[in-house]
Amino acid sequence: MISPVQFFKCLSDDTRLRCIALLQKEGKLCVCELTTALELSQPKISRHLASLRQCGLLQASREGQWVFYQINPKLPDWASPLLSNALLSVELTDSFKVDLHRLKQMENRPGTGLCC
Amino acid sequence: MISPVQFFKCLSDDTRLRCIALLQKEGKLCVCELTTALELSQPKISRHLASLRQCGLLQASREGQWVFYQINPKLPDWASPLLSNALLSVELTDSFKVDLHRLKQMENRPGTGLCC
DNA sequence: CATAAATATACGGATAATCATATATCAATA
DNA sequence: TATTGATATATGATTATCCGTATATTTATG
Repeated sequence: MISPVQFFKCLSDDTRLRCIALLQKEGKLCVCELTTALELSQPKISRHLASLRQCGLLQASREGQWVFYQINPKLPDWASPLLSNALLSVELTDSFKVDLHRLKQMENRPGTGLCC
Repeated sequence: MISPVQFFKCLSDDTRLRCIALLQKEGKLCVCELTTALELSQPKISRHLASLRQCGLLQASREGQWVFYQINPKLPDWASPLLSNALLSVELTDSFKVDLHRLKQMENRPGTGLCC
């Protein structure tokens, strides 16, 4: 089970925090959506998502060629309100607004019925 | 003004988190109280307190030979509820309980009327 | 089965964090 | 002013973190 320090370590990197905030806001996102939204390299995003999954903060599920990430629904009781409050703080930042905008603008997003 | 990432960086170290939790719980504590409570070296405690002060998370005030630290009362609006939730999570840990116990047991604490 | 798209991992290198130890600063007091 | 207690800082070494690049893996599809 994740400890408070480990939990805060997860939130203490810009890339990870932006991913977590988007996931908290949007529910489920695949790697390519996060890559587009944050305008960062795919390996960089993948690496951070992997570390967040190993900490137990995120959950991954493959759907065809895509891997979707979401906040782990079985977090300890103290963690969920912390994540909610963290989201509130990140939502105020410019970079979050830009990330969210780029996500909404993204074309050919998987899971939107455009594929298959 | 402190950013969310910077804020979480402050909480992402064991020593800093334990100091912050004690300060959040007790209000004002001097360096020697924290040193005793956490059973760590004085320079280590001082270094972490200095970094937390530079981030704007803590405030320092000298009273005679002692320097008392407390949570900065002028934190941004989003930060205070985050700190409260952080405290709730840390209070559950064994190390926090031990720290608090050692603090309560400490003799000759300054500011208790025993000195001067 | 060959290819392409999506994702994950491995490898070095660069930067940052942390620490123990020694020493400096500051305030009180003899 | 010399000393003591409390706190801060400097130094060098160690370790952890983060990154770009290259490559491997997995899945779908022609």
